[in-house]
Amino acid sequence: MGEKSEQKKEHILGCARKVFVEKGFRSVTMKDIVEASEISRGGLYLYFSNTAEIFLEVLKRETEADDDVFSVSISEDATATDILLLFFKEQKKELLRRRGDLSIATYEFYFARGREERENHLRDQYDAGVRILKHLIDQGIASGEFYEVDSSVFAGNIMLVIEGLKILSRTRRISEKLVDTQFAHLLQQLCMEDE
Amino acid sequence: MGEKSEQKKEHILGCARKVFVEKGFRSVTMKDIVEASEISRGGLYLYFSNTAEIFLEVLKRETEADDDVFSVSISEDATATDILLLFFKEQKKELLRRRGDLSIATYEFYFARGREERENHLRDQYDAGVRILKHLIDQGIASGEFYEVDSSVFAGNIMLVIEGLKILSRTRRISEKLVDTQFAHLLQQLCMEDE
Amino acid sequence: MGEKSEQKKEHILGCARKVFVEKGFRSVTMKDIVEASEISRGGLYLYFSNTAEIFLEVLKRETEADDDVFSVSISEDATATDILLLFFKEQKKELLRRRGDLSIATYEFYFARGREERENHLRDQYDAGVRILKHLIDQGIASGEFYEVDSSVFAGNIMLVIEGLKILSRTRRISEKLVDTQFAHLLQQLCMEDE
Amino acid sequence: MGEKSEQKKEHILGCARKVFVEKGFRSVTMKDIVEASEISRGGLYLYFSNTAEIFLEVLKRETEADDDVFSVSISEDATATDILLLFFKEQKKELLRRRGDLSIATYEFYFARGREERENHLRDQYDAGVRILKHLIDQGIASGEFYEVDSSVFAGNIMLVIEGLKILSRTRRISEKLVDTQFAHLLQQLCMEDE
DNA sequence: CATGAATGAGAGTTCATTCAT
DNA sequence: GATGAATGAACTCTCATTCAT
Repeated sequence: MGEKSEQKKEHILGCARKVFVEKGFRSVTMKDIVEASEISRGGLYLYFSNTAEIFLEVLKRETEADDDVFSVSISEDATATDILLLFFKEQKKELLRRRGDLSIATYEFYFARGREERENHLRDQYDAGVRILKHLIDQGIASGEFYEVDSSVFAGNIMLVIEGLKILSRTRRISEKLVDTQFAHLLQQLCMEDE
Repeated sequence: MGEKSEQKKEHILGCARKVFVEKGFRSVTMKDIVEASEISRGGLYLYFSNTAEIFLEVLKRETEADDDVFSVSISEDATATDILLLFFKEQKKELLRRRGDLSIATYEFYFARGREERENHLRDQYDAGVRILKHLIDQGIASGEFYEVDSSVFAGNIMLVIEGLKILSRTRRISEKLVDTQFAHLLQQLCMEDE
Repeated sequence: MGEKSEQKKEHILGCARKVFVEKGFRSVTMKDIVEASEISRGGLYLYFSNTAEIFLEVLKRETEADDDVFSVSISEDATATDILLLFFKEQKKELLRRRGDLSIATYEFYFARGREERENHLRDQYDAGVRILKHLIDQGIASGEFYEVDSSVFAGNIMLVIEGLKILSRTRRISEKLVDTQFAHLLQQLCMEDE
Repeated sequence: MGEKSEQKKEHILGCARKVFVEKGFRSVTMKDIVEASEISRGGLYLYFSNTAEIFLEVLKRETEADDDVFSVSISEDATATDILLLFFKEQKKELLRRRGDLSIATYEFYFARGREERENHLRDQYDAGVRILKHLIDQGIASGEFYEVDSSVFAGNIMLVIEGLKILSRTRRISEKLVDTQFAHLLQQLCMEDE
């Protein structure tokens, strides 16, 4: 039962995710999710009692998956510069993607809830990004690849630029060139020898 | 008549603004605005036919007011550095403000509409910011205050950081220190002699 | 004033007629007529207090105009057959006309009111038609053109067929051929020598 | 479930029919039907989404029932004249009925819709009447009961007279005598020996 | 556990009608 | 007389949520 239950829950979350990607958070109704998951109206309420609850679950799974992205496919002997370039490349791909992404829904969700919320994946994600970048920059400095910047501040700066680009990209069209230029700008301030 | 009509319209927009500040865009109903402006149900429809129309009008007035902010209270003999500092100070005030601001509503509005929208105040505001900053940086370089950076890229960079801070601040609490540190970081890259 | 007042009333009725032709009776609102006649909302109420009142006035003027149609352009020495043919020709034109006619509005009006109504233009028009046709048939019989039918019944029969065709034509498309065939059928029963 | 659902649907249609008989089509609101069927506001929308949809469904059931009328209670050895008389008797009953009939609603419905509508029960009913009458007249001619008229035209003629009487009866009061006289007139033209 | 019919609250919108100017 | 802004009633339609089966 617990087995089957769990399976059904996952099914609902999978379908709900599609709906959130499509419509953001605010305009999604329980009805939308019922229809998308082809489950009964009452059935859905057995597992979740509102869209916020569902969204948080979706987001949780999302974040778990995301963590991999960061660490994946980095060869043993990669330099800090290599990793940073890879990171920017990933980010660029994300930024230019037209669809299939939960960012708008996530923003809408946290706009709707207060800022005070204890659980805040948006914050967690940002903080995690800063932490990892700081570590990377420290490595780069240690290896002599990067200038001796304040790694904490610089990491924050990078994440803010990415955050800015993200909101821009969700709010209007942005050019690939803009992303390239800004990332190059960041690299230049950091790397002793730019690519 | 037109006089009085115009007055009433302004009254509605004023009340609607409060509602948008309070509740964002998506969850605001015509009824909310009717109640806030103490007007009759049908009365509102005499002036506006949906919340989007009202919001755009509110935003228009906002932007008009905003333009002043940039140009106001700059003394004749202010240096580029002075102006930049003033600009950061203004932005900081905005960023740390807890209430009374339309940014969440604006984001929600442009999330709800497509990215393709011709009229896009969010974009216009960003573009205007870049333009003005670029001009300022060029001046600073000419006067020898600033390093010879690519003014266009740097202006974009500043706006993106601000944009990033803005979304952070609307999405969780941010510390005054974060803003200070980041602005200092930007200044340091630009100004030959930091304060 | 009375002069000017009368003029304004006529103006309203003219505009209202167009609206009734366009939209029938039921769906016409005071607002429609206000807009069509470019008069003020309150102004309209000075002259009429609802659409039924307006429609009756429109209809009255219509009927007055219609009476002419019957008597118009009949030369002195026209035979009963000539006149009947002319009558059918007129009716055919009316029946096949696509637009510009009040019949639907009139039906809707009398559907909406009870059947008991004292004033009933639809009835008056039908009765007038019967009366005139009866007189014509009597003439035709007297002149030896027509068979000796019961003129009253036959006149009624003709008007009913026309009435039937009218409702058909307003309710679906009808072919010219149907009208021709039926009119020919009527003539054949009446005239000793068909055309 | 489907069972019960179907039952409820029938219940709604039954109540709706009463409303349409009472008020015609145009002035009937969803609310009227909600109240008549003592169902919840939202409940009605579970089954139908507007009055037109409901009306068409009512009409469909009506037409199905009507078909019987034509064919019912005709004994094996009935002559064409017998059947025609029976037909006229049925029609007369319909025409003189004061209440309980959908004709006004039906007219209003097809006035409101365009003439171009593919589905058109009014047309179908008329066409069916013509077809059946033509067949009957052919039989009568074959058996020597009727004159050798053009059965197609004559059938059309009968239906038009009935149509004319119908619209008259819905639009004002009509006398039983009028119906009798007109039907007698039709019979006289057709039957070699009138009753 | 699961279903989906049923409910009712509430948003949107349109108009007839009034009334101060 | 004339205007048109303002009101509020009435209707349409959609959903979250419940509950009998």
